[in-house]
Amino acid sequence: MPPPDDLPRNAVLVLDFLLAHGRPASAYRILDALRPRGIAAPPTVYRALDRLLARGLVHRVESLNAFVACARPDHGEDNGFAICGDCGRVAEFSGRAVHRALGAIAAAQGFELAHATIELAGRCAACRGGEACHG
Amino acid sequence: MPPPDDLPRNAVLVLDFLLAHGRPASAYRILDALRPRGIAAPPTVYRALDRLLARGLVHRVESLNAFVACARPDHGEDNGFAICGDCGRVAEFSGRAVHRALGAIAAAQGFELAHATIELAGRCAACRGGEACHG
DNA sequence: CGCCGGGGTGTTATACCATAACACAACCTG
DNA sequence: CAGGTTGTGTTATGGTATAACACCCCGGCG
Repeated sequence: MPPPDDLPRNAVLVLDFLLAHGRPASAYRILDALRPRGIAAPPTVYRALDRLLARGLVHRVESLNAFVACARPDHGEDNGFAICGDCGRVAEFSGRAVHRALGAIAAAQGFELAHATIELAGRCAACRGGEACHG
Repeated sequence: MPPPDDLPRNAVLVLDFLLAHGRPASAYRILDALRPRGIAAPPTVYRALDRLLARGLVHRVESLNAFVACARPDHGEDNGFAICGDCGRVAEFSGRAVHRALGAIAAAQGFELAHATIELAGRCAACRGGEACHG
């Protein structure tokens, strides 16, 4: 397991941006945001993202082709995301019950499970309740 | 609910290809395969896929950016996929237990669940057991 | 018939997502 | 210093998806 904190400069820039952003961003969105900070081309962003993904500090949201800072202190793997179609925010959950069920399904088929992607689309509580949410 | 069978020509071509293919294919892979049958440009393929997705005859595999013919006679929604990294085949499962768990998680957060994406990566039983599988 | 409308299609162009390949600098180590 | 490793910059390219517009066919209807 890698040490928690000796990230290269670019990885820090990307992570800080994603944390401040508070929701998923595409690699090119990140690139645009960090151009003023000296990042000029896609590979730079993808390399930083690769590091962060490897440490579990960032997750990829497959259904958006986007990336989001990990929101869970324990940095568990195979977490799930509830993605609000209104405000674009995602809530990350660990869903052990889900993984138990998935493990059973996989085992029943003789499938060797390496990684699970779980993404829920819908509307978050804030967007269901009021209006002020697109901030 | 739309009637089961009055698909336009191109949708039939795409669906037949996916059924024969037996595993996920990207839109451009489909395009290449159907060029001899008169399909020449991406929008034609995507339009056909849109129809098929709307009827549940085809599913999108988010983690592969690819499409696969529905393998379940009941055409249930929110099915899950077990994707073999070796042979590229996917097994589709309904996973009601998983959906019950997901529904509970969503409800606990006040999240209005519209659609669930569940994709498992790993190795299928055939690829774990023997060698002959990449056919 | 002439007109219109809608669905399906074809075509071009473009936007967005991701990586290959190569060059360079900084650093550590023997 | 030579050689390796790591991070970086840069150019070019490949893969995924859609916008915008033109066309045809066919059916309804005055």
